[in-house]
Amino acid sequence: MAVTNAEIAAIFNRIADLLEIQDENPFRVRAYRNAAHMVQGLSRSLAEMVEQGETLEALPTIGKDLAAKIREIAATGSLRKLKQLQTMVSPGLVDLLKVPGLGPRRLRTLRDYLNIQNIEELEKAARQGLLRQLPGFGVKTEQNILRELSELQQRTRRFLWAEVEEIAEQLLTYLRQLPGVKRVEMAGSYRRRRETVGDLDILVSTSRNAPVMDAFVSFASVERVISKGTTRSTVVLRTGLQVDLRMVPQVSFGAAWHYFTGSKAHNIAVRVMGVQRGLKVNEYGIFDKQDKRIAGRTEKEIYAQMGLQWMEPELREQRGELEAAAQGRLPKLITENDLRGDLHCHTTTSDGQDSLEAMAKAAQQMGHDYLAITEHSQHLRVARGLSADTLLAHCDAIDALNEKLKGIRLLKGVEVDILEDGSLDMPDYVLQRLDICLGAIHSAFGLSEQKQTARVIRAMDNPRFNVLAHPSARLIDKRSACRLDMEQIMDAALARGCCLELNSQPRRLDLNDVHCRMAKERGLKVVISTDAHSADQLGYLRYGVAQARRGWLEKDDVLNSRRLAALLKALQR
DNA sequence: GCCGTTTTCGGCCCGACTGTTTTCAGTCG
Repeated sequence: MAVTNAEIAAIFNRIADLLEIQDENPFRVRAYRNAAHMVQGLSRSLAEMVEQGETLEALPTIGKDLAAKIREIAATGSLRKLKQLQTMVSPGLVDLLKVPGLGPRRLRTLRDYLNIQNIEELEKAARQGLLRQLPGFGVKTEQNILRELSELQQRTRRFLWAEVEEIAEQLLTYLRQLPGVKRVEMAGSYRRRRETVGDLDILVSTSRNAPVMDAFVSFASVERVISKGTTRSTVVLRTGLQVDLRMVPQVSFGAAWHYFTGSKAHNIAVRVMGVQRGLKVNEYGIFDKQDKRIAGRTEKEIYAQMGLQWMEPELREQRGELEAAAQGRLPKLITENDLRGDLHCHTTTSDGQDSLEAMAKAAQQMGHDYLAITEHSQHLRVARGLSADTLLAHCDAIDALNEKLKGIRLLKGVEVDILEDGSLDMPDYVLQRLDICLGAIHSAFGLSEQKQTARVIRAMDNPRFNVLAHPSARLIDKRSACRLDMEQIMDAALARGCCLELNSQPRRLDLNDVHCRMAKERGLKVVISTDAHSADQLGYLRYGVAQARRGWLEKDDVLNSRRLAALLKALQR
């Protein structure tokens, strides 16, 4: 089976961990991490590039050595270099890197003085008070390690973007009303709209010495203060979410906002561009040889110094956005306003919580031109899926309601189960009556890549099939993506006039950003839908739009940016 | 281990905070 890019990235990251523990040249370690990061964001399969004899060395961060390693992984599924390193470092030691406060130096001290090889041994030694005697350690470090160990699971957890949205807004409101505060903004992965965030980064600038830090650490939801300084403080909220706050002078706000928005890889690339121009770039601004600040008040100034257009935070992942900006070819990212309707939702007739009428009314209030009603099919018992007859009756109800509605059109649809053999869980004579047919995998998630891919393509062979809903079937942090050859599926969809959905449910966000980009590059249209199970959830569209933006999608890449007539035409295969 | 408008060798982003030191190393972002 073809090796995935994610597997290759995982191998490179593991090698970087092992090299780091061994006190290897830190730049060599970084080379592996850079390569892993690049591979993760690549919208083409490396295994396939190897198979077609393409030169991997043309990829950024990949030189002769790493190209050979990728070829070895593609051919054998593993890497001798990794196996060899694994014999030199005990596997438990790598886990210790996950303990906040423990880096490679302290790890080696632990191993060399106390022969500590894993988390259990570390905890035992800390309880016995052995760590405080080690060079560079003390009583406080020992206590910190013990506390981190007890909170390890919670602290390493990432949160869904949507889970932290409310507290992020509360923090902004709280900080903005403090006296002397000029400006407060979110930065970090939250601003870049990553599907999950590890912490919140907040920037504040004040007009005078306002006691913002004191106010911040006494915010109601704060459970513990990790650090508190004059320019930076870190707290942990009761939910386990870490929040960093930075104070920056207004003259540096743009530089700081850019810097703390990241991504890290994007920042490093920008700093390297600065170095090439003889400039120093940091969170306080851009400085020339005489250490004179020549930019920093706005992000636009920062990019302009590098000869670049300002770019949306969602693009800043070091996936070609700097090159695109240099050429003036940045995408004009889609916005929620570009969408004219929603093509996936449920009502009380299957497993939704609101009636047909309520859903229609809510969609109309959102300004939608159309809303597709797409109940489950009968194979999905837990969701009270509809039989052929019930769906036909439901169609009658939709037709009747459409007669009464003004300003919005309900589309008759279905979210039909793709059965294990690739057939659809609804007879063709029923599908024929519908405006739109979504197909989805809700069972047999564990098939081999070959079988799963064939299953989906066979489903798309049915000429009534329009949209592959939540294509990978993943649930973030709950269920991994099905093994699918996504490139093959996209090519098949394109050939058959089908689309792929970007499902906006916060735990799905499926397609992911890399897959959106992959679709765009092929000219395959994407549908951004909510899969709403209540009227409130129709608002989830904003999460899907954010993910689409991370995947560089523009208005024309998205099918439901079209008016009703054009949409209906496109649904005729 | 990568990379090149100063380079095929010698660089590789940079600052804040903590804790352990008594001027700085380690870690983090």
